[in-house]
Amino acid sequence: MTEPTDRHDEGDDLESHALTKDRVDKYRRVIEGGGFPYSFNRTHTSGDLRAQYRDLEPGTETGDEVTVAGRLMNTRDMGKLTFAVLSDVDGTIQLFVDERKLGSDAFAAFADLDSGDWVGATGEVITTKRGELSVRISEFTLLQKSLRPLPDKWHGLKDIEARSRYRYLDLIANEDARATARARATIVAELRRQFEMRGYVEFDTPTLLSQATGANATPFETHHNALDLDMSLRIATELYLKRLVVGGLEKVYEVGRIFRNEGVDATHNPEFTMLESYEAFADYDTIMTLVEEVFAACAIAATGGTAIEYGGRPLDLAGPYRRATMLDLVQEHADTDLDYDSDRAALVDLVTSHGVEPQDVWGAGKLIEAIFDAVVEPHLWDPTFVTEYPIEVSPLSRAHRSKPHVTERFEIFIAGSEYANGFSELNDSFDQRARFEAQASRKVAGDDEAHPIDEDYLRALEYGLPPTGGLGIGVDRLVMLLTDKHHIRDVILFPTMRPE
RNA sequence: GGGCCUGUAGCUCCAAUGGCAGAGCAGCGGACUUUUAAUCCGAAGUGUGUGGGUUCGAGUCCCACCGGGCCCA
Repeated sequence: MTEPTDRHDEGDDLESHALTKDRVDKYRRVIEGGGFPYSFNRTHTSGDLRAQYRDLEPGTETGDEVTVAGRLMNTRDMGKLTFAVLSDVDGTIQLFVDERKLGSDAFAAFADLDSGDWVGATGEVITTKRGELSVRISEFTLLQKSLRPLPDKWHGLKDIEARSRYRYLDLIANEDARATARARATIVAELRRQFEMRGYVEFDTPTLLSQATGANATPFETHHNALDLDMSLRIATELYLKRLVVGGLEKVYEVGRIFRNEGVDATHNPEFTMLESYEAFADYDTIMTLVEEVFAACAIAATGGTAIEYGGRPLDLAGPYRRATMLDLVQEHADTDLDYDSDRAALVDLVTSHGVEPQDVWGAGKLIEAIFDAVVEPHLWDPTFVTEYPIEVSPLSRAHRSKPHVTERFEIFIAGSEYANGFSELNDSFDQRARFEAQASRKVAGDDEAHPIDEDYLRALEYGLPPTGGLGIGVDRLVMLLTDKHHIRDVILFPTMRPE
């Protein structure tokens, strides 16, 4: 993609390139003739027209005059009659450009337009002999020139790098790109609607922190000059939202941008969107039910139903979902009877036999989770709540009310990937301090992603966090699932990329 | 970090073993008053990601670099 770069860098290149020189000349003539309009009064979008004039017979003349506006996509010049496709926010509408209606001067001026130009036009709503809903125009206005040629009208823009880097072109050329962007907006709106109608209230928590907490991840580091303070971008909203519950706000959530300084691949972008929610007096069972309801509602909002396809395989998001403990799943899939009390050497052998190299600091909990990741996770196709995560890997989750070694924590897996994580929140400040200290000692032992001690959060807990059920939903992943996309770049309009 | 693949015209894609770099669409000129990726005729044009190397000759082989994709850790 060096060519577009060069032309971005050298402004006069547009005039030296055969494909853009004529467009620039036409642009200049408009400027010399008074310039382009600052606004335009449209009466109907293409969607308005399709809704209002549905099922007209071929050859209908409605007598109704409308004004439309959009980007000129494709023209079919028949001599004294031209058909043009105008693309607007709702879709497309055909312009019926008849020389007898428009006059020969204006007709010639219309022929001078280029694909990509923004055009406004007024005329009568008709249908053609073939029944195509059209506007037979009596006048038109060039609203702005497009100085560059559009991508191929049929093949569109395919290269995933070009589509991501020049997203505006992707949106112009590929209907699916627009549909996906809208689906994302629909899903996020539905998420908010679901939480709002349950009495949750959305609050903003800080992005810029002196210490990034709430998850095991590497943060982006930055510096505040005036305070001469090293700061991090947040890696979770968790501990701040729980401070709000301590403060008595009781049912809180945030759809927030999260930043993690990690690799980029099909399911990871350095900045992504997570919904976190916390509800006083709820436990993880309540939250699992909430997830079932919210996921089903999002599926219906995005696709019209809960039965979807992902990568060609059917999937149903109607609840209730299967619930199974991590240990049961590991024992089943790895065909073993090892558990949290088993000899460490036996667990290490099992982990190693599945191609994972255990670290010295890993205890039974981490080892069993490693087996789960390798052996169980890829096979969980239908929505499954995996419950009872080990204490060792869950420093913010409350210990299980009746079982040792594990917490009241779940993650939901669908189509082999994780979509949400929730638990009965750890609200005992003494226990939380002990968990933090255990994490700190892991850090000393070389685990870079171990959770740091957050003294201010402990102080908040010491004022009392009620029993609370919490949740985190990976919004980008959920959008991927519901739009049948398999690369996170397809659902993030402007993914993180190397500069050209 | 490792492995494999990949970068050719504005867009989508071809180019046997190394042998004059092509097509479709777009663009340009012309015909056509009911097209739907319109059709037909004509002319032209521009391109091998960057830098080296091997060779009489490199899109093709080698090295480095800059991007991108997939798989693995």
